[in-house]
Amino acid sequence: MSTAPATPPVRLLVCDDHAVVRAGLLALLASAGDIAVVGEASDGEEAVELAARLAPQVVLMDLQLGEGIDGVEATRRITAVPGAPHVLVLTTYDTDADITRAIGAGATGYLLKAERPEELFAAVHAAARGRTVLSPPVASRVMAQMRAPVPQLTEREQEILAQLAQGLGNREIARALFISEATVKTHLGRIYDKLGVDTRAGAVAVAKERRLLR
Amino acid sequence: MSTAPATPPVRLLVCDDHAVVRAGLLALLASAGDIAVVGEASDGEEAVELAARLAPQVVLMDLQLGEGIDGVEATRRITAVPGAPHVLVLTTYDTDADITRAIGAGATGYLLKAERPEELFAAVHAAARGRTVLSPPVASRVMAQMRAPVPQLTEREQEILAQLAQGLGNREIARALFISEATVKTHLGRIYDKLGVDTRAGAVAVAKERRLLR
DNA sequence: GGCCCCGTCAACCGATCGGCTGATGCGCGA
DNA sequence: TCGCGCATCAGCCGATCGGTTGACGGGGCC
Repeated sequence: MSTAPATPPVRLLVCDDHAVVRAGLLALLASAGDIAVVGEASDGEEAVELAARLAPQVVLMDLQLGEGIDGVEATRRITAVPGAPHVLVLTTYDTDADITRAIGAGATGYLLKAERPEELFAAVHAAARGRTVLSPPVASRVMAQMRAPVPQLTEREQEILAQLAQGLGNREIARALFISEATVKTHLGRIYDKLGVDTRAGAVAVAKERRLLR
Repeated sequence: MSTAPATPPVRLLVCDDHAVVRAGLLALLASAGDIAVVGEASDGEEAVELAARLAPQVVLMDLQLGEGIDGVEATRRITAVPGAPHVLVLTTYDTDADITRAIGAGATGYLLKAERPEELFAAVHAAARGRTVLSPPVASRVMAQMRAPVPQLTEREQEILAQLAQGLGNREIARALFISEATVKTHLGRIYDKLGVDTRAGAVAVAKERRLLR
């Protein structure tokens, strides 16, 4: 229709483990015109490899990737190298744990799949310029996080919680982690405090809900 | 390119709560040519309403729909009326509970988002002719189900389990459901048997894992 | 050096859970 | 009508859990 665009299209790499969703994203992004999908990955390892080889400006990354490394780990590896592309997370969950982990791993933006497609287009361009983009619900959570830091579980507490979620008793947890039963109970008490529960079943429920495991 | 097609395109209604995914599906399905998306819904109620009003041949339905009724309930309502469209479930999970519930609600097919896009196209056409389509993993589970029926929780047991997942104690569960503590313990024992666990935390973990709640 | 967080452990106690046996009533289908 | 599955309840017991208090050592930070 018009003359050649003033700016070349954004070079984009798409990573999502669901083929249908991936194909949908490609078809959708193609309609944007000023975005060029230069590659697609179906798992974390492939994304890391292609990010290095194709040198896109932006990587659109899902956090849940089935087998292999997850999106957070992939993001960490991609952004580790100098001159790395910006990673724009596109996922369904706006959990505190996911958000903080993704940002901690070096993500430039965090968008929800519930967002309008136009927002996605805008976010890709913003990410290409290194700008941070957050979906409104995500932004809210980040702000809330700053005001009142969510009590975060320590590494050890997460390990205890993981065992707990297997349905193990205190004695079994103690044996599994090579500590005494007393220590397990101490940790559990602190976990109850942080999660705002007072039973092990409740702790497992909250953990699964907030996606604190794995 | 060629002459008019021998068969008119399949009239399709798409239901998914994530706008980006929905837009992606629309863009993807548009490329199929012989599929005409006549409407899109972002929640269950809207899907039921549009299914009745637009009279599509096939409804492409996600099971997880955020607020309001879920995909199973929407499927049940859509297929309840005579001359109803066929419902083709398109979701990410291949859990036994989800599959059986969806089929029980009247779904014609059950496809995974991990499937290749061509399979999706083929499945839509198959569904339009009333044929049953199942993703390979789903088909396997259905067959396994037939051979060795998974111990299914009774309605009451699910209620008990739901309370358990809130972290409630036996006494509280008893009060919440207006039964005696002894009854709660009896139910719990049977739940442990069916789920293959022997602790309440383990039961909650399995329940969340197999998506037996809500 | 002092402080604080983290992880470790001990001992105690009451409350709760898990497992068991056995029993009743109800509805449904053979 | 008989049998079966489901839901309900009782009582008992040992094992376990949850809460508490107190304590010790290491590592990071000022």
